[in-house]
Amino acid sequence: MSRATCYWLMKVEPAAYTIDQLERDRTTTWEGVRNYKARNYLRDEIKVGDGVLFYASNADPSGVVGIAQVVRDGYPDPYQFKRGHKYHDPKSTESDPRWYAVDIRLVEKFMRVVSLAELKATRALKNMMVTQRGARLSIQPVTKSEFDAVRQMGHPRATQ
DNA sequence: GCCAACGTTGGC
DNA sequence: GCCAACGTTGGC
Repeated sequence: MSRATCYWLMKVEPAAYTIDQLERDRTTTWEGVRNYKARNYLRDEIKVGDGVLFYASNADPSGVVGIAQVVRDGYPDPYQFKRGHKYHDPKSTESDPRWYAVDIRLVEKFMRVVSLAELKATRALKNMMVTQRGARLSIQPVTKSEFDAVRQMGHPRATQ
């Protein structure tokens, strides 16, 4: 039996990847995460079926732009072994990989950006990690109620 | 193991 | 572009 669905927020800068690209790709590998806390989530906690808030950081405005779903559990990030690649890590070995990735699939692109300012102004989201000062972690756990609230904010017409 | 220096993130 | 926050590195 699998555990209950968990929810996550994953950040990416538009210069690196966008939800429009995910729309075209349908599925993508969430690779290049080089932070140990985020790595632990990828390796140990993020599972197939989990919900993902796709967050565009360093954007105008920054915010959640859609929903994705995990379609492959954590596995060693292939780029850590690619010499010359910007994600190459010479200290990582195939037998003891340091970095992990998951695969995600687009579920829906929001009709509008749910901006960080809006998230911060929403009382129900006052404890959400991304609204806290200095929350730089690129993968963050999200509660179901936070996930549902943000999803509704992205689809104002659909919930009328 | 401490901690200063340095690098990165990311909002503004 | 600035800079606060935070993570990592490396000398000791």
